[in-house]
Amino acid sequence: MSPNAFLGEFEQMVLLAILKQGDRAFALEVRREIEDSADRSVSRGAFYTTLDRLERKGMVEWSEAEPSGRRSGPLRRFSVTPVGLAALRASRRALESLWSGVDLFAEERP
Amino acid sequence: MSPNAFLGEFEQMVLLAILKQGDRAFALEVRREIEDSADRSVSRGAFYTTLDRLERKGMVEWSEAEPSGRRSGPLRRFSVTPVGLAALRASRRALESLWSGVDLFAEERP
DNA sequence: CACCATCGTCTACAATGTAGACGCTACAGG
DNA sequence: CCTGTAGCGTCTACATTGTAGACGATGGTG
Repeated sequence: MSPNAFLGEFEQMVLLAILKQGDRAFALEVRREIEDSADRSVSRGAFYTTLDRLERKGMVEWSEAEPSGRRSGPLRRFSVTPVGLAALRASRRALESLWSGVDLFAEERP
Repeated sequence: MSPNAFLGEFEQMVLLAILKQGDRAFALEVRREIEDSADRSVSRGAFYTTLDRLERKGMVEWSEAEPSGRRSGPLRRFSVTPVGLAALRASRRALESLWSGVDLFAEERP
């Protein structure tokens, strides 16, 4: 709604993972990136649902890529839009501002 | 459910804000910290609901503090538990790993 | 041709985010 | 004393986001 609507954590991860893949990423690559970084599994449902919602908000877009000899049907390549980039920056700024001054590892004494 | 359940973004902010306030924080201070850092308003409802859920997950705890001459009734002081600290660290690690290598400001050309 | 694998869609439900109405206690003014 | 005002926390209700798994389509393989 508002221009600075916040991103959910998983939305952030998806956006970031696309960016890391070079901004013309294949689904499998993106999914893998998230799983590696966050060390957890990402179901297809969770992944595509989030992508759809991000698209409806104008933060990602995609294009079909002909499989050209590959297996299966339509392959997509995903990109983050300027709107998505802006949202990412806003989220990061907010969290970083809170993180600054907090030394999480200093508290590590049970 | 799983030991490394992820925190929502707002939950993260609340936890971090308590920590920043010195781990024995008053509600008003915490709320203010978030509003300042994230540059948005935080309603009482949103705030306390999140605190309750965090408590149910064992990530924050609180104690009453006598107002001793102050106004109003029971005042609470909030602290983040070791469980909360661990969750914070996990979230941070995941996001940071995704952020690394992505230069958000380099993409800033419309 | 039957069968398997991969990619994306859809449905459904759980968890989180958020607002605002309520109720209580204390203090200020009349 | 009674009433108004204000701060703190509770509760209800609903919107948004997170997540899984069933389903369907397409192309390759034996």
